[in-house]
Amino acid sequence: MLMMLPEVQVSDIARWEGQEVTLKGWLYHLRKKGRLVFLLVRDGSGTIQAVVFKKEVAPEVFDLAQSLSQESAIIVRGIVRRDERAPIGYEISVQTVVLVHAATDYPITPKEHGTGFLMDHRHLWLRSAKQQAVLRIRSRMMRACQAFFDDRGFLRLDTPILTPAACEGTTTLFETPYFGETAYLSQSGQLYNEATAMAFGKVYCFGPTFRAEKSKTRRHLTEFWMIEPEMAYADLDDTMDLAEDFLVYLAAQALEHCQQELRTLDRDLSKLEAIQKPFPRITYAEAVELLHSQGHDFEFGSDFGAPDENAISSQFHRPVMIHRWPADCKAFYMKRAPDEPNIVLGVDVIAPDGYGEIIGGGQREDDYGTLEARIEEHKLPRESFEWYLDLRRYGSVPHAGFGLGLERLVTWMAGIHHLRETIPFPRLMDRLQP
RNA sequence: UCCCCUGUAGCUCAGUCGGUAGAGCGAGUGGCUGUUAACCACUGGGUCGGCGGUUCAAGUCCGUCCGGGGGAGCCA
Repeated sequence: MLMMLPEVQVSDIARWEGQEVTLKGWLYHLRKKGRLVFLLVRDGSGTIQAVVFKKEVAPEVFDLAQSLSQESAIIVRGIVRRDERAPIGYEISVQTVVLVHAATDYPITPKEHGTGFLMDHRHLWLRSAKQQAVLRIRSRMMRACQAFFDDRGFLRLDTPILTPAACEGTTTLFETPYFGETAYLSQSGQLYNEATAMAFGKVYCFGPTFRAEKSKTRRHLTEFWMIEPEMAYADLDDTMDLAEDFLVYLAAQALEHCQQELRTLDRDLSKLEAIQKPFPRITYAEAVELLHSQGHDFEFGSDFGAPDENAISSQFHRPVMIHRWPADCKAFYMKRAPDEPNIVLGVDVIAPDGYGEIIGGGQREDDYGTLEARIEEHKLPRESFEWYLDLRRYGSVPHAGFGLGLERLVTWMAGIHHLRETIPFPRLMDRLQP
């Protein structure tokens, strides 16, 4: 008989007001009050309080309800009732409870826990309200990322994860044996994107990226997701325009679709509402001047560290675009400025409030001879880049693009402190488990 | 790789001057008809990270190894 009732989800419980329903889920929390038991039931779509009155149910049902342990799998049958006191506005008046599986000694209690403990129990931590909110935002942002580019005529063409050589030479790569050769896990899809862009015009890839750098900060994962658009017949300004539209769109999507989640996380919505065009665009030289004018000690020509980035971004309430960088601090494929040979047409987008670099990109070198010289300068294995040089042999055009780090985006949108919570199973320098 | 902090009950922590360990929460039992991290009472729960050293005596002091957290550099 139980199965004859409509099976409902907490997320659309309002539709079922006054009706008798079945809800399948897990016990998030339980509070007893004599002849009354409150079951907080989590079904993956949300959490609702189910109320069990002793006089309204069979004695064995009340005994069961009273003795349920945290995270036990249960099926609840009852009537959906509107209630002012409920956080989501509705409750279920329970008629029957079925125990599917009894959990014993669930390690994550409603009290405080340290990060190390929670990370060791990441597979269970995912069930907590805050983690659910963050990961729902992640899912929405992934969807929005794809929609944005799909709607603008970009073709999603994913690039390989197993690659024969370093894309950017400088960064450390993960190695893996490959039938007698060595393969490397991709640190960027960009070089391959340039090939598909020359074939399809506007493309993007979206997938995991690997960096074997020993970075131990709240902004680094060894495995993270990156979305990288690339456009043929485009320059630095086109890329900055695109990045700007993109971030404005993403913030709007978060505000439109993640209200509940952002509220769970106590996110200051005005911070997201402030992400509007135009973003300030300053050159590297202007950024250095800004640092100097604030009394910061900074040597022209080096890259900005986290404190420098924060000092710059704190001057603006919107993401700030820093463009035209010294060639020495950027990758070999960056296009040189026609007027200044030591400057490259790259751009970094720094998010406000210390969330740091969220986008990096720019225009690519499209001249065969110049690129060839750069490959030599950087002591890169020429053979591995022959195919890349081919793109400059056959119909080379100005082209540009960028990469956005998904986890950094979600950290920023959700307003949380550490990006390890924005991916279901984070891979960090010192953590491979679970 | 470097710098700082830390390791005591299932969890979060306290533990003074070196004298064999405590609290809150969780768990168990009982009570309570509106709780929101409920509350009240009782009960059980410890290789004080490992190894070595100093000492009559080490959670406490010293050495070393291991684990955890935070930060830097580099990057998205």
